[in-house]
Amino acid sequence: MAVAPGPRPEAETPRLDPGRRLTRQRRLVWQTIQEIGPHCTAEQVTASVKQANPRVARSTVYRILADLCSAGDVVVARLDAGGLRYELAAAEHPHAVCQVCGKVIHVGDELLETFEEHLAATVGFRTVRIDLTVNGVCRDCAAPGRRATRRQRHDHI
Amino acid sequence: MAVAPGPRPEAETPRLDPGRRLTRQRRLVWQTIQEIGPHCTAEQVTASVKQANPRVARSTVYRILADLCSAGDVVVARLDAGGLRYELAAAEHPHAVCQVCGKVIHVGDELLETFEEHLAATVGFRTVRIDLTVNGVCRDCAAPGRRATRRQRHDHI
DNA sequence: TTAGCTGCAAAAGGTTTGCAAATTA
DNA sequence: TAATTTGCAAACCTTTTGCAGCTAA
Repeated sequence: MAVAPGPRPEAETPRLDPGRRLTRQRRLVWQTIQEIGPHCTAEQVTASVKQANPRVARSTVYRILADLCSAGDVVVARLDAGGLRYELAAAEHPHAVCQVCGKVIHVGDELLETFEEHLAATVGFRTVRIDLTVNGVCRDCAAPGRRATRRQRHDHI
Repeated sequence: MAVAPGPRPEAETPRLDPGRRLTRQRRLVWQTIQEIGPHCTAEQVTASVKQANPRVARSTVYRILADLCSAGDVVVARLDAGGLRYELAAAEHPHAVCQVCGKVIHVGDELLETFEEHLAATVGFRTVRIDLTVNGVCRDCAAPGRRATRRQRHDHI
């Protein structure tokens, strides 16, 4: 398995693995991910792409997302039990997910480097990417008098 | 949504939410999770349970796992694109997943508290549980001359 | 006795795949 | 032109649900 190179700044066109072609659909998916922003689902991407061109198939979007990931331009996160979340590798960051309303908050990643160093030193593990999700309750939902507005499918987490 | 109480040391029988019954199946699933050890899939649990009693249904195992989670005895992790992983809350810890061979390594959680404090102070987020997965390459697979032996379904992660 | 649990079978939801036709380099 | 990509539809896999019969308290 090829371990993808590190993130790079946002670009006009996606990076391509050798022999790969830059098609209309690929360009469209790439733009869409930049527009929607971080932690979007495949479903969201597909919907936006179909607005621009209804003939693009869902499976095509999935295939392109997989390619973008393997090229290292996009990364996947598993925030909740719904679909996988995609984001530009350049925009990657830890997430905090509210268990009550489902809101996703971005959090800093200052502490992660320490973790990597620790792992390399103790078990010789080479870190490629750290996936950190904080589950809890956001300020709004913790406020007195507030009620839940959305429950997640796997609310037993 | 009920936010479950914190973990407790390994016990003979699972904790039950009020009004819940301790059935043969529940006891069996509970024992099985302790035997298999951390980050087991629902499928693994079901297979082991069926060895002891082939009549136990898959759906029953899922329902019991959900109950154990809601009681706070078991927690879920999303390590890879296969099924969810379950483990005793008492055994919870961050994971490092090797992208080449799929092996899971346990890592310490010394750094996580700092993260919680930071989040509470900056955005008022109350942390219930931190889900930390490190993706990378383990010492064995990084060794020169080694080849991949297993690819994950979503190997583009 | 009776609310809660189980087994079965079928549905749901997200993702992947096979294949012929279209398209890019 | 030749190899890659696409669109479509169907398959897949994990998890959930409906319901009638069973069972722990």
